[in-house]
Amino acid sequence: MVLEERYSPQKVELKWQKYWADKQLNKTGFNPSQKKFYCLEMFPYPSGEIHMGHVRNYAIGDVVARYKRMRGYNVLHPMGWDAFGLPAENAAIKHGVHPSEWTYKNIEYMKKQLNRMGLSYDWEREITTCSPEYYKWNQWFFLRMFEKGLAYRKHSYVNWCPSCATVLANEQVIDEKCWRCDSTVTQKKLEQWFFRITHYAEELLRECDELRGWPERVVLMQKNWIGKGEGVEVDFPIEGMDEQLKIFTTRPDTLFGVTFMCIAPEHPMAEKMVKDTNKLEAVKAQYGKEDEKIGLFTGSYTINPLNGDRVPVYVANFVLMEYGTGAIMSVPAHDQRDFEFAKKYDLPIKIVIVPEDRIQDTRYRIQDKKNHASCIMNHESFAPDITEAYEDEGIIVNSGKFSGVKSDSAKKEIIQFIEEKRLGRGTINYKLRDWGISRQRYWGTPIPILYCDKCGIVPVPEKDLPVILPEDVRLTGKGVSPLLESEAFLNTKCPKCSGRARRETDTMDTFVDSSWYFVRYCFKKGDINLDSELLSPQSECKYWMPVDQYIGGVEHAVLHLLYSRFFTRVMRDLGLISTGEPFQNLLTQGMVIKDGAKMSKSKGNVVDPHYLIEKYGADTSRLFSLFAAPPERDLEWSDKGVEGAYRFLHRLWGIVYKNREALSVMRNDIRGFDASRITDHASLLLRKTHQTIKKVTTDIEREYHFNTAIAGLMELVNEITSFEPESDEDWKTFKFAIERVLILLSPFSPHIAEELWEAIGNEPSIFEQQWPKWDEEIAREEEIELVIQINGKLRSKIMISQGTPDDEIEKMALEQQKIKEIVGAKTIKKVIVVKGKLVNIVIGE
RNA sequence: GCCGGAGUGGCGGAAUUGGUAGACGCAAGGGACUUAAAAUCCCUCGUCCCUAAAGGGCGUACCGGUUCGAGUCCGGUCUCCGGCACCA
Repeated sequence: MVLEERYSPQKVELKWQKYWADKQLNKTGFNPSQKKFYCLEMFPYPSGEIHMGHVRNYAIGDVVARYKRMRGYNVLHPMGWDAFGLPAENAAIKHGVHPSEWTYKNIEYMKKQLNRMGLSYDWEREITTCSPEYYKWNQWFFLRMFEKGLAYRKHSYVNWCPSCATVLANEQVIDEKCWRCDSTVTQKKLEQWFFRITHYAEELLRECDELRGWPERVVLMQKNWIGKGEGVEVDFPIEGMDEQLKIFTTRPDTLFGVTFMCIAPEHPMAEKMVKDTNKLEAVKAQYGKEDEKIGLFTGSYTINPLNGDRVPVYVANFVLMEYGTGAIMSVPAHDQRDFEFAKKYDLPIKIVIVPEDRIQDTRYRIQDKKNHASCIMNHESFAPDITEAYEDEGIIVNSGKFSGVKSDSAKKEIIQFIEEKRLGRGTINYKLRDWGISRQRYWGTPIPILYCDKCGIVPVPEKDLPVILPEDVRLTGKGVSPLLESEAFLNTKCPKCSGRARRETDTMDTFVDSSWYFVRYCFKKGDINLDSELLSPQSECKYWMPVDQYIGGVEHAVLHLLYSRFFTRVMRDLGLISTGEPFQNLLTQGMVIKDGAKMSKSKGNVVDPHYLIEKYGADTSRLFSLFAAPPERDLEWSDKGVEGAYRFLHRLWGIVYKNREALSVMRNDIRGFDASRITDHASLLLRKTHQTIKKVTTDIEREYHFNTAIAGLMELVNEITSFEPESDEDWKTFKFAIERVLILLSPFSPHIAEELWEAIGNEPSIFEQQWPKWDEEIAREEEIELVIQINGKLRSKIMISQGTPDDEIEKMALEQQKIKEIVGAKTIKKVIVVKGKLVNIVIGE
C-alpha cells in the first residue's frame, strides 16, 4: 500500500501480473443467463519472439476484452498457437533440432512475453494446433467432409517450388518466385486433396452483405475473390467432327464478332485436333506465362451457330482450363487480349459494337450485306484501322436481327435466343477455386487416408484417430515428402480387407488448423470429445459463438477469413453449430511502420518489444501503440512518441504520489456529495470529468477510436494537474476525478491503474469496478462560445448562456461593436443561426 | 489494366450529422529551477502582411461546382498506398 515516489514500471507490472494470475481474474465463467462477449485476436505463429505487430494486435484486443468485462459482459478472451508450419522444418534442417522441440520452446517463451504485456487471457483454453488432441479434429473434419463429397482428390496444376520440392500456396508465391528460396515457381500437375469450397461460392458471396460489422474493403476483397461472372455457354459445332466446342462468355452481345476460337492446352479437344504433339507440348510448357501470348492453329474450324461463320480454332497458352469451359470465343474487336492475339497471328477483326455517339460513322455500318464467311476466310478485316479493342457498351452492328439494339439489352435478347434455339444456356462461373490442402511437408496434420491395392482410397476409421505424426523422421529439405521415408508410418493394414495399404504422406495446409480454432476455444483445453461436446444441448459453443469481435491483420482478408467462413458453414451443415458466420465484427489493424516501411529484419528498422518493455514497461508500450493512430490505420513508430506516453504515466503517478495521504484517508462518498456547495473551480473539474467519461466511452464505442479516447484522458489529467483543492468538496471532486481517470485508463494501461487505485485507498481489483457512467446534466456546458460570422467568415466570438433563444442570439450578435462596424450601412440580407454554435450574417456589397 | 482507400502544420494525428481547421502528443524555439546537466515546470509554435496593442489576407494535393457556409457534398485532374490481375 505504500506508494513509491518514483514510478518504476517493472516492479508495478510484475506485482499485478502475479496478483491477477493468483486471483484467476481472467478465468472465463460460463453463465448462460449473462450476456456474453467473445473477443478474439488472431493467434500467432510461434516463430520465437513476438514482434510489434503482435504488441499492437493484442493491445487492441485486450482493451476490448477489459472494457467489455467492466461493462458487465461475460467475456471469452482466449489465446493459442498456430503451431504447424514450414519455419519449424527449416529450423530443423538448419539447426538439427526437432520441429516439435523448436515449436514448444518458442511457445513457452512467447507465452512469457504475452503475459509480460499484461494481457488478460484465459490460459485454460489455450490451443496448440500441433498437439494430437487438436489436430485429431482436423482429421475428423476431413473424414466428415470426405463422406459428404466435400473433400476429394483430383489432378490439377499447382505452384511447385523445384528447390523446396513442395507445393506452395498462392500467397507463398511472390512475383512468380518462392518466398523461401527465391527460385522460380513452376506449374506442376499433381494429384491433390481438395476441399470443395466452390460448393459454397454462392452462399459465401451472397452473405457477404450480412457482414455489416466487417470493414467494407475486406468484404469487397472477398466478393472480388469469389468473382461471380454471369454469362452464357454456347456450343460451337466442329467442322468434320461429331463434336461440339463448348465456350463460356460474359459478352453474348459480341457473339457475331467471333473471328476465331481458343482452347486451353489441357483441353481434351486439343489432343484430338492437333497432330503434332511436340508443338502442343511446347504450348503447354508456356501455359500461364503472362509475358507472351502463344497460339497454335489446330487445323480445325468451328461454325458460329448464330451466323454460320466458319472460324479457326487455336490452342492458346493464356486460356485457363480451370475457369469456364476451358474454351473461349475470340472477339478481337471487343476484347484486348483477343485483339493482341489477332494482331500477332494476323487474324481478322470484326466490329459488332459501336459507341453510341459514333453510330453515324459510315465505316461501321455497311458490313451486313457482305458475306461474313468469305471475309474471314480471305483475311479481309471489317475494321482494318483500329488500334485497340473497344470493350465498352454501345450499339450492336453487323449482328443480323440484333443490329441496332443497345448492347445491354442485346445481351439479354441473345441469351434468350440461344436458349430458345437450344444452342446453349445461361450460366454462372466463379473465380473461386477449390481449396487445395495437400502439402508435401512434414510439420502438419497427416491426412487420414489409406491407399489399398485392392480397395483403393480408404478413409482411416474414426476410432483410429488421431493419425499421429511420427517423430522419427529425417528432415533434409530435399527430395520427396519426409513422411515417405518413414517406413513405420507409411506401411499399414487396410481396415476393409486387412491387406497391405500405404498411408497418404501429404499433410494438410495449416490454414485448415485456423479455420475452426475459434470453435475449439469454446471448451476447456485438453483431450475432449469435440464431437459430443458440440452436439450436447448445453454446449458452451452455442453460448459463445459467433465471435463478437475478431481482430487481426488485413493480410488475411481473403484466405484465412474466407476459409473460416467456409468451415463454419460446413460445421453448420454437419449439425455441429447453429451459426454459419463465424465473426460478427472484424477489426483489421494496420501495420506497424518505421521510417516509412514495414518493420523487417532486412530493412533493419525493427523495434524489439522485449527491449521496449524492459525500458518503459508494458503500460507505456501499450499506451503508445494505442495512442499514435486509430487501430485500422498504419502506425508510424516513434521512439520520441513512446517517451511522451511514458511522461504522461509519470505525471499521473506524480499527482497521486503528491496527494497520496489526503486521497487515501478520504472516504469515497462521492455519490452523496452536495453539488450545490461545490466551488466554481471544482465544478469545472467535475464537469470536465463527466465530459471525459462520455468522450472515452463514446470513442471506444465508435469503432474503437482509442487514440482520441486517450487524448481525452490526457486533457483531463492536464486539468487535474492544475487543480489545487482547498475545501472538502474540492478534495472530493479531486478524488472523484482521479478515480475516474484510473478506471478509464485501466483497459489501456492496466498495471499502473491498478497500483494507483490501490494507493488511494481502494480495494483491488480495479477491474471488478463497473465502467463509469456520466451525468449529461453535469457534463453540459452552461456557457457556450458563439461564433459570429459575416458572409461565412469568422469575425467575432461571444459567450452566451446555454439555451438562449435564436432571436436573442441574433440580436446579441448584431449589437456587437465589431459587427456593427463591419456591417455599417450595408444591407443585411439574411441571418442564419445554428443552435449553440454560430451566427452567420449575410450582408450585401 | 480493373477494384478499393488515402492525401490536413516540421511529424503522428483531431475535427462524430456541411457550421470556430489544427484537439492530444511529438519535435523545435524561448524562459524558470540548477555550480552544471538530466528531469521537471512555464511561454511560443500553419503561413504571409501589418502593428505600440490590435487587426487582416491566404491556407486541408490541384482545378471547378453546389451552399449563407465545404477538410467534409458533387464533377474533373494529379500523387501515394493496398488488393486482384490473361477469369473470357
